[in-house]
Amino acid sequence: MSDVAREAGVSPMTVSNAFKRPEIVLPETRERILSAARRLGYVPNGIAGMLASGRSNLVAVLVPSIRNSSFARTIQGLSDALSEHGFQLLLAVADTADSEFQAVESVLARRPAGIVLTGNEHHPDTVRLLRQSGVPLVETWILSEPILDMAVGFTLGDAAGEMARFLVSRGYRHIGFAGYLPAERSRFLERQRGFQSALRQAGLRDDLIFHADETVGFAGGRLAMTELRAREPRLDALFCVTDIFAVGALFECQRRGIAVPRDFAVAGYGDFEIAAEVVPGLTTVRTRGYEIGRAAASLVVERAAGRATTSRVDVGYELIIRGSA
Amino acid sequence: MSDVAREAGVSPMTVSNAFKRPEIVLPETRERILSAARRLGYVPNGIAGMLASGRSNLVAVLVPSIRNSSFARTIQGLSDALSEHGFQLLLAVADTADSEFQAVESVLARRPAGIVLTGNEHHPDTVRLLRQSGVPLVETWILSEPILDMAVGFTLGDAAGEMARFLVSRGYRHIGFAGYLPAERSRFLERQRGFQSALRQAGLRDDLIFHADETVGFAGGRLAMTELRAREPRLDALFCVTDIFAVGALFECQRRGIAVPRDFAVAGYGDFEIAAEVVPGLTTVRTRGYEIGRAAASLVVERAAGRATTSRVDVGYELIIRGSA
DNA sequence: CTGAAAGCGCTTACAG
DNA sequence: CTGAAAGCGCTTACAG
Repeated sequence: MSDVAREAGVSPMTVSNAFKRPEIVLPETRERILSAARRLGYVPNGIAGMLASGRSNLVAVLVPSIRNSSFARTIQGLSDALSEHGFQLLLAVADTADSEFQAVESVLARRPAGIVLTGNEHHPDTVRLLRQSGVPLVETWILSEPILDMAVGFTLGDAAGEMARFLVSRGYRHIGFAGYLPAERSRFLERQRGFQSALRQAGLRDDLIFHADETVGFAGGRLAMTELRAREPRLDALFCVTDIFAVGALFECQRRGIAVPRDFAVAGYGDFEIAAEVVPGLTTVRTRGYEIGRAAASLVVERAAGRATTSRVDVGYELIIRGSA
Repeated sequence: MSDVAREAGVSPMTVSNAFKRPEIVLPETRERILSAARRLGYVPNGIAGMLASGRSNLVAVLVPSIRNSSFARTIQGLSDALSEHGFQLLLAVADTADSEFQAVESVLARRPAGIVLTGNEHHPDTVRLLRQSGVPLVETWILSEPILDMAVGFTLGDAAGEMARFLVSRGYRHIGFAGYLPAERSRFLERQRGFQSALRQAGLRDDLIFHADETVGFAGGRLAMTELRAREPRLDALFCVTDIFAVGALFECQRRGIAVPRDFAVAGYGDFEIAAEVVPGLTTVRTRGYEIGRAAASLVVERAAGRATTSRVDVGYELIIRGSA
């Protein structure tokens, strides 16, 4: 910067002003500075700027996985919204309590303007670290307490309950559920509870539950069908916690020659791109991962700008009825 | 840090040493410092550290899209390898020349230890900026010149040619190609050229080419089938530049009642998870996106450590033969 | 509208 | 093994 100042014949702080507050610098001075900067190939050192100003234009996002379409959408939404506001995105993939703690620790060293987390279950040590940092926090994909600071999501259980009622309305009576492990995680459990209570209200069996590890993909649907049909031969529908399981279940029906939706219904969660393309089309809960990302970005940006904001955003969901149920 | 120093009764620089070079500090002094730090909830300010040391543990990655499984794998590989070395990942999604330039500019302000790019085609302005920054650069998913600095990938054309020869060997004679737009982009063109030259060598028609926008998903396969079958009713195979198109083509066959692989073959590129699950299983080129990410991370980390490294890494590919061809 | 001075929180030689 | 001093490249009040 001092090189630019010398080249333009002004002081360093006028150079700084020409970049940060152009309106307070005479147009001709500004022009001289900008052209000097261009000539020298000057790229401002943001590190120094942040240290001096105490402001940061970095937002960190912690996701359990990036391969999951839902989180990929959230990241895309964050990335789009943040770049519109001149913020950058620090990505940390952390799938265990330990790695989450480590990620938070190293992220905090960068003094980000905000941290976007997935879910509301974090190790007490992580929570302590997060809290005392004073950094704005957004938890995503969940809207139930405890919420650390701000949250963007929707009511997971409502969506699952609505889908269960829909399946019942279509005449299915032995409905299974394929969920994720660890089943106690609230992000997963809420869906299961919503499903079960809807079935109970309909006077139906609510214990046809199967759990697969989050690392399992399409195979989850196949495994669920095998196990649940063994437990209940009359099984006539399967609601999956993710479209991936659901599509896997559809493939399995195809292999076994089970007619969908006549003899068996499959419903998913997510409305990933494949849901509209698979044959038959997948009935599913459309979630708004992209909007979650954008909303989370907004909350952080608003907070960084010192503006008061809401701290809860419900992006909603939608039942999408296709051919599979 | 000065608080910690006071609390532990030492100077700030001993605190710094206790963290960065623990071996030169007396064990008992170190212990006193660490416990003081813990007591005060001290989190080192990495920003200040970077400014003072001129070293950065940040690596930026620029991808055209995060929804694409290939890039998601690369990012996962980068993330895993970088966190093992204490580096962090700055993610920028840029799908146009303009946004790439902007992303590079803002990334450079952070003085990263390296920048990982996708492909080898960048706007001249971007190249200039990149070059004069002196930051280590890794281009991924490509191994052909011009390469700015380092590259990790495999020979795209070889893989496509090999698949074309395989289809020919199975007896298919009117083989179409479904590629991405803009077709001139070398990352796309190399595959097409490899495919075409293999067909020509087999004495077959090489002009059954269809292009779809990169934003098109499964629909790409459907569109390719419709258009190419209109142009050549005897079309009996389709090689797709991505498994997504290929699976879309399989779904389309299912809808139209075309028997795969008896009457029609479909081959993909990527070996995404769905390739093994769809019915019939998809014959495809397995690429190593995760390894590309890990290798790119290694190159940057080695360079940051001042160690000499190779500047080209070929991670290879593999033909995976399943039921679709 | 422009500038001299202090300071952000570390690290880096260099002494002791 | 420990510390006083200078400096990384900016920004922030505060003068002029």
